[in-house]
Amino acid sequence: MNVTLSLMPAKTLPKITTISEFPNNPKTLILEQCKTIKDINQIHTHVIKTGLILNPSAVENLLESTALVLRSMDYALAIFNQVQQPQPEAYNILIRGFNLNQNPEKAILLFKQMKENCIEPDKYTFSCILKSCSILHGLQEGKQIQAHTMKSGFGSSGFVQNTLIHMYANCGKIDIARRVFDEMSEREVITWNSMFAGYTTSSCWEEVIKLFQEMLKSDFGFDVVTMISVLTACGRLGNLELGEWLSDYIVENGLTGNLNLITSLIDMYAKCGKIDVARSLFDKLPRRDVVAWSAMISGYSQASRCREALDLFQEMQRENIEPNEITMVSVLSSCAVMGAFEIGKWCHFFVKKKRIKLTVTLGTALMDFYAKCGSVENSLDVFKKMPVKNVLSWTVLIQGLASNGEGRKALEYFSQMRIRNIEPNDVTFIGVLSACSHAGLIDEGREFFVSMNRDYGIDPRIEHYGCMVDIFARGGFIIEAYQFIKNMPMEPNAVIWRTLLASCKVHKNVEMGEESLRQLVKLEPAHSGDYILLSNVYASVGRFEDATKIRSEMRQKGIKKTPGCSSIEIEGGLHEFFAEDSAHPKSVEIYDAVEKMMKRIKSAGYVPNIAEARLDAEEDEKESSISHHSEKLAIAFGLIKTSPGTTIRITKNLRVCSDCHIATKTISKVFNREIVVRDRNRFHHFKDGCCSCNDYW
DNA sequence: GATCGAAGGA
Repeated sequence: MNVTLSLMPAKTLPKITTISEFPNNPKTLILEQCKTIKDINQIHTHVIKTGLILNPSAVENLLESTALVLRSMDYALAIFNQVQQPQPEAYNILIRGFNLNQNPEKAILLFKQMKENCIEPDKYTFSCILKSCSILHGLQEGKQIQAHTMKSGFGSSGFVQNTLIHMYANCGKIDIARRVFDEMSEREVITWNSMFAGYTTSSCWEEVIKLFQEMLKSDFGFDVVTMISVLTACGRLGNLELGEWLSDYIVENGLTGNLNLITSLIDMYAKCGKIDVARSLFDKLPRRDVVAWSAMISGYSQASRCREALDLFQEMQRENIEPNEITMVSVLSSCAVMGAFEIGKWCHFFVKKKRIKLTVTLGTALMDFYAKCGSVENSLDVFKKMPVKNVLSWTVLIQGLASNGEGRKALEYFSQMRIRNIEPNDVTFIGVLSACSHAGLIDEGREFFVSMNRDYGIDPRIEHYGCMVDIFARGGFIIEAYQFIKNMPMEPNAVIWRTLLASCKVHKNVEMGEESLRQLVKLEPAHSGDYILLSNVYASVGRFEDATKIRSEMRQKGIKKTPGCSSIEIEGGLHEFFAEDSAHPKSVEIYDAVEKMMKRIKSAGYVPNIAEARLDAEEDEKESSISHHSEKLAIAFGLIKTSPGTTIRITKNLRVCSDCHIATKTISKVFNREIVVRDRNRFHHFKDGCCSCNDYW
């Protein structure tokens, strides 16, 4: 047979001149040259015309190109259906193709069809079909296949057992996976790697390390895949020692050219707190894919170096690397922490524009971002649009509603969550309890606290006790809160006492305030905020002398206020200010803008009640001469007391609104709509007072 | 042909 391939376009298949070459080296030729269905179609026509359709190897190569390279399962099935007696190899290719195309159900159907047609599966078939079960999380199906492998005599095949480990681990049965591993008489590196992968999917990081040590002891050589698994575990556990050992191994063995390996190394260093080492590795990479960028960005984000995370994201875009949903999760999480509302909104727009898949994780990150920036409506909107939601999404929603002053609505969603059979976890209850606290629902709070253990088997942690103290104290039941602390099964920490102390100011309870500070001094003697809080308790009942005394006591003890860092976002630009920092290029501009705004607000006939704020401001000016403008502005507004980590967001609308005839509306509405103040991780909305912290202005 | 990398909430 010596037929010229006249149907082949010369540019796609330049090397093929005669069909006689085709069966000899079909794989490389077809796999490498076929770029489109049209190419396949041409070869397919020839295979039929020339009778090669009867040649199993030619058909298999054609199927491989169609199902595995071009991933066109419809076309692959069409070819397959023309074959009169398909061999197991042909079935295997189709099964693999269905797995690759995330269609394991069809793979299983094909396997059944194979049995009906009395075609005996081989070890590869079992391996492929176990993978289908693994993707489907079909434990029962997997077990049936395992029984089948035993009967067919393939039970001891390495291929089968490796996938079996993977299948059991993916179905959450890590113990059975380990049993398969332990019972294997001969292990290969892949076997060990399958077990590492199993532990990785189950987040059993310690087990990865233990198994790796076993591997080293048994003098078994490891490979790049092993190192990637172990490095991931080192990152999760903060095991820098082993991580560095592997790092040295990689350098000594000249493996630094492997991008995947170095990406794991970057991730490990970042998670172990060596973010700058991670960065220098990242900078040295000759080529960076989206995973490498994402690893570095998430490294900064998790190290709370959010500014650098956002800067790197910008750089990534300049390099024209397309971010994926995972990149966006880290970027949005950084925006949430920084309160970078405009940047985060842009990210949301970007996600929609690029049709980046709204996964549960991405959706939840978006929700969290909106909630933390005070835009709970947008957070809810994202939640409603999410195709898949999990306990984390519901928790973020409840938490977001609660911290934005919508406690009752948060509890309604908690009921919804229960109706839909989503099992709440310990963190969900923190949201639920803080919702009760914000809504002033003391009895409900008490009931939820009991219920979390009684009905859900969740032991309350110190954070849950803290929420209860907050519920009692905020509701004005200071004594009950104190009794509750005294009856706690664990030692109260500073946060608990601080919660009580903060409420003492609102409810003007000097005695409990003093007791709280006594306890606080034992736990954290140098925490400046606690002294300020007690001083405010005194001031709240008019004992200004005592207030001053506390502050001078603080000075005598040499306790300094933490330098404040604030940020202002104006039209998408984020400006950070530290105490004593007057050098920010935008500071004068911002100050001027807000001055003007103040004038307009005043000329609209509104005089803010800033007496208390002014008192504090003068105190602070004397004590630590805080000079950064953002905090001054906040003080001027009477919105907040100076405290580190404050974000004041001045949106574009605020300026517009002072110009756009909104002056007829009450100024509190303008404030409510336009100004949101974030103090650390708590959001403050100002209606008549702040619904988060009971502060009135 | 079986194994591997980055990810959200308090």
